[in-house]
Amino acid sequence: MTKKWTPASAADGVEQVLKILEGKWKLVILFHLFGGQVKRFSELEKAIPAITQKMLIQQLRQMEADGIVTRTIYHQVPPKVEYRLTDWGQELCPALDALLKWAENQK
Amino acid sequence: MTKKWTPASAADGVEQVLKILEGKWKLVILFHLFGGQVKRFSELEKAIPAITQKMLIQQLRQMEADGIVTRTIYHQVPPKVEYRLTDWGQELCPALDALLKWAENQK
DNA sequence: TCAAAAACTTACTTCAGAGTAAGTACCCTA
DNA sequence: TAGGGTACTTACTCTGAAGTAAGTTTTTGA
Repeated sequence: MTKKWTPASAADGVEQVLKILEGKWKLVILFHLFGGQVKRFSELEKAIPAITQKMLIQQLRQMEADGIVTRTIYHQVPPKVEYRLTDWGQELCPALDALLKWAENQK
Repeated sequence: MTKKWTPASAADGVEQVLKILEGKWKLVILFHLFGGQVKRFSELEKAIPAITQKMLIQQLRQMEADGIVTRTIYHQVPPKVEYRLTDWGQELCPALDALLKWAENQK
């Protein structure tokens, strides 16, 4: 059974999703974690050289709050924190693929 | 044959798409035009009461520049301008549906 | 005892996108 | 000749996301 959408409610629904993806760095982070990859804070820093620590944390925290990323803290001598996608976060992959395919289809 | 994506290039590709959808009103306009609907400027104004004329034009012009909307001008006594989606614009619909379905799937 | 590594936090500035409000061009009708 | 409808422009202000740069905590090993 599919929901009934009005133009306004559909737009609103998509906008909720876009809010999760917005933010200059979320997509890059996302694609670094797709496929079940697990990364530490410092690994993400290295993988995305242009990002500042403030931005990296800010985006990760928002993604965590949105339920697409989980944080695992290891109480160690030099601290260690790992980030990975939630199951729901992983499922974003095909939806984003659909957007990429649409873009390739431009005439 | 599918393109090979790096985290950076995939993120960039999706970002190009998001740029097309961003802008506070583009989605609402989009959903008002999905399904082959044709609307005049004043009809869109009425359909989206909160939008200002400036914003409506601004967004429509950007969507036109992005190739998802076409403008048809009728040189009439009181001017008449119609907006409709391009074929490519229509094809966005299933991709946005994928996002909506993903959102519904939240646990 | 002092530096070093990792994961943050805090304070400040900058700028583009959005909002507000008003004005313009065109031609017809009364 | 004055007003009205349609589709725009223009000039200004405001706000929030992003950038810069520096500081904080914790414990170990030299």
